[in-house]
Amino acid sequence: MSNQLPDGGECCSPLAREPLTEDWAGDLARMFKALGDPVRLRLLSLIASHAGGEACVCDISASFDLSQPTISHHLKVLRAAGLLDCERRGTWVYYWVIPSALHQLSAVLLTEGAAVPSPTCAEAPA
Amino acid sequence: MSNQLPDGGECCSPLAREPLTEDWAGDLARMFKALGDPVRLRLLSLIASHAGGEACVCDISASFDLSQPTISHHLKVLRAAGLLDCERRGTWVYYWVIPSALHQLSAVLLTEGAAVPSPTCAEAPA
DNA sequence: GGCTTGATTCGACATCTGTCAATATCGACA
DNA sequence: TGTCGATATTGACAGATGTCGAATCAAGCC
Repeated sequence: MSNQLPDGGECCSPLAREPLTEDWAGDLARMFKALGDPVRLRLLSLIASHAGGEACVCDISASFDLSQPTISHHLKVLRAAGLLDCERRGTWVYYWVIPSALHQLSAVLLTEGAAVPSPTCAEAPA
Repeated sequence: MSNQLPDGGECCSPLAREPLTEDWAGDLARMFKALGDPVRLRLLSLIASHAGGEACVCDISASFDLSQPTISHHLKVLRAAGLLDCERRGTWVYYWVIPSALHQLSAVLLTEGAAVPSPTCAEAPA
């Protein structure tokens, strides 16, 4: 599980700058795949938007029509992908997102090279 | 295929601002799932980084150890997800990325709410 | 210690996915 | 028109994935 960036300075090189290496593509794909499920996306969003940036399983599982083992499974997938972390506090287990991981994925998708016009969702460049 | 943003002003609301709706999560998940394969990520990257921002299948398929139908399948998945578009020009078919789609995904992942410490993917392992 | 509640793990199952070989389609060009 | 090269589609199949119920583990409480 090497969520680490490729050694050296090419941190967060966007997709469009140069072809991804196989290793780097594998790491990224593992993270994107974790995001490739509506339940997991909603889980991530619920946790990220929860007060304090963290939430316990009991808080979030109520928002889904799924069994608790299923929620637990999805949380595990997100955690294995390096997108979440968790900690047990007494009876409850709290989860929070790892911002640097999301940030890394976000940066990869910025296709600066590819003449992004400024279309529908023009996140005004900060 | 509604890759469109939800109607109204909530364009590109990041994950952390508020919980994703089911519909919105479904749309996003479809796109992220398409990115959740190393082959497809490399395809996308090869195309995006190719001269002119577009490439024909014959250009890119040589970079893979996969059969031609498999490459074609992955390209179809990326296209169905709204990440690529293509056009036939004589004998060859050219593909290019749709920057606004990548941009949209990138924006969603920006967890402004979640106290991202220091941008550049600094691993900053706590 | 024995319950109760919250969460994970296990085992099973149907479905989805990635891959290939074979075949079909589309354009160019003799 | 027929053939050829470039892509796409089809059909099949092994392996991965999402889901559940049952069992298990962890911590607090009687």
